[in-house]
Amino acid sequence: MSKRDVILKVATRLFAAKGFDGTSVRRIAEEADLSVAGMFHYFPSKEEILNEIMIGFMDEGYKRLMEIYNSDIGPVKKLEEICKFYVEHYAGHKDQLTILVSEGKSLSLEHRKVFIDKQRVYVEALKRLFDDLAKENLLKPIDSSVLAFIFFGMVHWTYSWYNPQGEIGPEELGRIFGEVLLRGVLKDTERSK
Amino acid sequence: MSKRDVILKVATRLFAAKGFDGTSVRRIAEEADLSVAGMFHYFPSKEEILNEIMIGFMDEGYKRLMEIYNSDIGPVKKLEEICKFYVEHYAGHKDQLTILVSEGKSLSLEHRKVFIDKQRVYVEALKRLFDDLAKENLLKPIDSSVLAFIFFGMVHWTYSWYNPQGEIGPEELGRIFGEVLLRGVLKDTERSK
DNA sequence: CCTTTCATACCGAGCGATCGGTAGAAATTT
DNA sequence: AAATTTCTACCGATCGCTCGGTATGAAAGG
Repeated sequence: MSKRDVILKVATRLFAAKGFDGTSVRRIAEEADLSVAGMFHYFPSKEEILNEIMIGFMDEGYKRLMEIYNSDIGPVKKLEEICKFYVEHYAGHKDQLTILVSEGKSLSLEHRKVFIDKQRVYVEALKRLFDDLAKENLLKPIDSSVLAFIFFGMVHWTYSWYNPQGEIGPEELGRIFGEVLLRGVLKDTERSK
Repeated sequence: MSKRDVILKVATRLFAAKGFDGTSVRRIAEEADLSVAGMFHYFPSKEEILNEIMIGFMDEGYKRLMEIYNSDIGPVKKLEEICKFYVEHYAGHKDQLTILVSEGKSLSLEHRKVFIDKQRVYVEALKRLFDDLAKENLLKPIDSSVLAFIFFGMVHWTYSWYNPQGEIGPEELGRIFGEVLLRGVLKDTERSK
């Protein structure tokens, strides 16, 4: 593992635990076994470290999202697969998820522009999927943006409570999310009431 | 409005926009039209301001949650009412919601204990409601904790996207949340497939 | 009625610590 | 020898917070 990657790894852990503003460059350098100046040899600024963490993680997720979206399965199945993927992906990268959710405000103006645009593209992709469902006349008449945000709410919020080592494994949780989103919490016999 | 309340109001706006660590006491004092020392006349520390904002907001919400929970309506209706209340409540207090979601980590150890305990009580209340639904045999066999967190995910996440002045009003959004949570996004005719 | 007392509400100045970041050189690798 | 990596030493700025006060007005005593 390169020194650069060590810095990213350490910073990811610290940013998630204490926040960007609550983490000093001295602490990052210390835990990466470097002097402060040594650390700044690899990154031009503290903010650039944050940016690289966030952009890298988003791009990773988007790539897989598109793979699922472009695969040759029905839209309902796609949504189920996407639920599963995100729960598993985020469960395996809790620190990155925490940073993604909490530290957008710490990015510089330019980086934040890119960040927000990537978020927008994410939401667009989900909206498109819901629009596909609507085209096949499977969907209730609900605004697809709202549906996309409901999805992201459910999934992103796992950062605050979910323990993948607990009773409910990531795959199981992904299945539950898909089920609740598609068909709700009520039993079949009660749905139409 | 007392000077104390002005400080709380200013701090709420700043903490939500820049984060606790990203907001200086100088800035709070300046915007509250006070010297730094003058501000510390009303609060023993910066952290105490944050604590008061968070605790106050949580207690307010919990009070109303219990009113609905203890009211004399069926559990399905209760859940619908709770969805509506929270969306409206949070839509009217976006800064407080942002702080609640983002700044738990900035509390002192003692305050954080209380904060986490209040969160636990919130989740317990929602779990109880889902357990009530299960007792009436209305619910799919899904862990009630997971359902509570799905609810909070949907609702809390509004902090990141929802504009109450937009096309979809708070009451409408609350209704959508209730519908999706209870019955899912699929049309009735497609549910059992 | 007038004065003394006393608590509340503030403020200017500045404390020690820490912040993000850098200059310049030594050490190491190629 | 050249390039890369890493260091020590330090910068100016800002951090949260506190000190020793002052202004004001209400209560208490004469």
